[in-house]
Order: sequence, then C-alpha cells, then structure tokens
Amino acid sequence: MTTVLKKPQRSARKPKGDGHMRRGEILEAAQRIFLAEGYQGATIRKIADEVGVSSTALYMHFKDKDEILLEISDGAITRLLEINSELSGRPIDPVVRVRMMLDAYMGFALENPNAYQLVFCAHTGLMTEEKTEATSELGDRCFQKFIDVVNEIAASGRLRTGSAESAAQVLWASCHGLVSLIITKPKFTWADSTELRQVLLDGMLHGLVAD
Amino acid sequence: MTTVLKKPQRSARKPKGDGHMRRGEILEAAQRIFLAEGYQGATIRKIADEVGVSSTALYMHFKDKDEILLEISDGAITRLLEINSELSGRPIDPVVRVRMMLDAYMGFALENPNAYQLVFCAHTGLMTEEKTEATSELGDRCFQKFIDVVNEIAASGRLRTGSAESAAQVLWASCHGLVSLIITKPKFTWADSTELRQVLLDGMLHGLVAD
DNA sequence: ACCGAACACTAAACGGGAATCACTTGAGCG
DNA sequence: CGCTCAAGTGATTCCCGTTTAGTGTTCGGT
Repeated sequence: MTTVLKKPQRSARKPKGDGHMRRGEILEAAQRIFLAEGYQGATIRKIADEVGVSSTALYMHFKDKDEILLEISDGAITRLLEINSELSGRPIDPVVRVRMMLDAYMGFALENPNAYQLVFCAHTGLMTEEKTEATSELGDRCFQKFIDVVNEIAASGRLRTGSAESAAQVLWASCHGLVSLIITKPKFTWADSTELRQVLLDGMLHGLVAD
Repeated sequence: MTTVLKKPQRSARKPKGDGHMRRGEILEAAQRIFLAEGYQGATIRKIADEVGVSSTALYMHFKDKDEILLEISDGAITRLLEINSELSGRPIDPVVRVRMMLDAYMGFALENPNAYQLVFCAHTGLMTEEKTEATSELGDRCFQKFIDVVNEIAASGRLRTGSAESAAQVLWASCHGLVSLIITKPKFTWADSTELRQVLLDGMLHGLVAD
C-alpha cells in the first residue's frame, strides 16, 4: 500500500504562462470560438482545450465564463465608441453626422454579430443585470455621443416630432431592429441589406427632421 | 417473508390524466413558468414538479422542451395573426391600417415579452432552424398580412422611398427594434413607451409615405 | 375469469454544462 | 536546502435535457 500508484502524469502539464500571457491566450482562444459559435458554443471546456489547459485554469484569470465573453465584447464596443468619437469631432451638418453614426452602428453590428447580440440582445435570461453593467456603460457612452448630436439638431429647432430624447431613442431602436433581425433571422428573405439600411435612414431622418 | 415490504409507495403516483388532459396541464404549467421566468427558467424539472409528475412524463406528450415552449408561443402568435386579420378586413385608408397593425404589433410584443423573444430574438444558438419552422411560418403569415397593406400603398404610388418589399421590412424591423430593446433592457431610462411608439410611427410613416 | 398488450407513468442514469475543492507542482528566494 | 506562493490539476458538486429500463393499471379478446 506504500505504492501510491501515482498516475503516470500523462503528458507534462502546460508550463506557467508568465505574467498576463496566459490571460491573453485565453481571451484569444475564447474570441475565436465565440465569434465562430456564439455564446452557447463557447464553453469553458472548449476554450480550455483550445488553450491546452484544464478548464479550472480559466478561473485563475476570470471570475466566470461571462466575464470572459464580456471582456471580448468590451473590445468590440470600444471600437464602436472610437468610431462614434471620431464622427463626433467632424465639423459637418449634425443631420449628416447622425446618419453616419447610425450607419456605422449598423455596419458594426453586422460585422460583429456575436458581440453585438451579447450586449444588445441577450440581457434577459442569459446574464444577470449587474454583470453586463460595465459593458453596458460603454454602450451608454456610445449612445451619449449620439444623443449629443441629436440635441444639436433639436437645439436648431429642426426636430419635427417628439423630444430630443425620444427621437434619439427611436432612431437608435429602429437601427437596432434592422440589424438584430438580420442577425437572428438569416433564413428570412431579406432585401439587399445596403438598400434596407438606406431606406431606414432616409425614412427615419426625413420623418423626424425638418428640412 | 411473505410481507413483500412494498415501499410505502411514497406518495401515490399521480393518477392518469385521461385523454389529452395531462397534455393541457403541462402546457398550462409551462406557460406560467415560461411567462414568469423565460426560456432558461422554464426547465423540464420545474414544469414537471408544477404538474406533480416526473420529468420523464413530459416526454410522453412532447418530443422535447422546445416543442412545449414553441406550442405556447404558437398560441401567442396566433392571437397576433387574428388581430392582423381583423385589421386587414377593415375598409380604411391603408396608411392608417399599416399604422394600426404596427401599433398592435408593438402592443402585443410588450404584453407577451417571453413568447415574443422566443420567436423573434432567440433563433440563433437557442434553437435549430428547423424547430422554429412551424412557428416562424405563423409569423410569416402575420407579416404577409402586413405586406399586403404596404403593397396597397405602393400601388397607389404613395411610397416615397424604396420598393414595397424594403419599406415593409424596414417598418417591421424598426418596430421590432423598439419593443425588443425595451424588453431586453428594462434598466435603461426609456422615455414614455406610448410616446416612443408614436414618435416611431409618425417618423417612419411620414418619412416613407407621401401625403 | 384470465391473459397479455397498450398505456401512463416512474426512478435511475447518462453526458455535458458551470463552478468549486483539495491538492500538487515548480520557480524564485533567503 | 527548505520555504512560500502563484499557477495548475483531477475529482466532485450541482443542474440541465434526455434516455433507458422498467412498474403498475386498464382493457379488449377469448
């Protein structure tokens, strides 16, 4: 009984990733899987396997699965914020700026469908409210950039209907509606997506903003 | 030893629900839980407990969990189809009819958030494409009622931008965007939802339809 | 009256998810 | 050398949907 019968140690444990190296590896692997297979497909085990490490190891670097995926989404949303900030600075007609922001928003969503869904579609059921708070706050800052421009329009008295607040929310919501439907119902026979975006923006801006 | 020591039968098995009675009980319990706790919260075991039956029993009446929830959603969508059919028959200006349909759509979504989400937000990841086919087809029939009216408008040459197809899709999508965002982001500080619906419809219809 | 098939139901188990636990390994350092 | 401690591990827990192998009841045929 002294023969403790240690397992043959299989195949040497993966050496320590010094510093934050391992954390980065995990994020990278998680991103690959998450982008390819979405929230459900990105399981802790799959990510760990991809890194070549036990599933437990992920909890060294992240509180839980959602923290990993939210950090990935943060990266995406940050890029969106940069786009909005850049547009925010351009000295052009605010209506044109609103249009560019919304179009960039839709383009972004269609190019990052999984991150977009996680942040803007999932909230209910998938994650508790608190978890998404940090990422949501990033989204809010994007929206704030947008509100600023709508306020400019409202200030010049060009808003045809409703308050600046409701106009901004409606503009945002309608763009969200188009991209989220395109993402979640790919089997539907959509008209050309460029045309849809254009019709949406033409309609909305013509309807809400006076010439 | 003749005393076979039958287990005290615990607490007598639930007697047979004759005919299709049990099926109805399951649907009812599932609906209660689904409406209260959404897709994730409505687990097979919870539903079975509520009915007072083992989890396995549910598989006597339904192929799998999704079949249960989709049948519930079917009921909801059918009600929406009835509303649309009713509006479809009214002899009023097609623009007014479009507005009423869209407003009814949004009202319906806000009153049946979980069913709405299951059918219009979940498609990706949660369920395979085939499963939702039957329910989707119901949704398509609702949309067809709507397209018909938009076609009427287009036929009378009152469409300002885009084809009837893209106009219909954009109108639908923008309404979907508003309600789905309100449902999935309840923490956001929304303007009054009645005003939002009105601003959206005013804007969209004014923008897309010539007077 | 009896047999057996059909039925409605059940407990137990399976595989796979997230997360936690108690433990080991090894690098750096006095 | 012996110590600490971060980084890693396998085993385990709990919950999920679903499957398997039954158990008790009912009911038509003979």
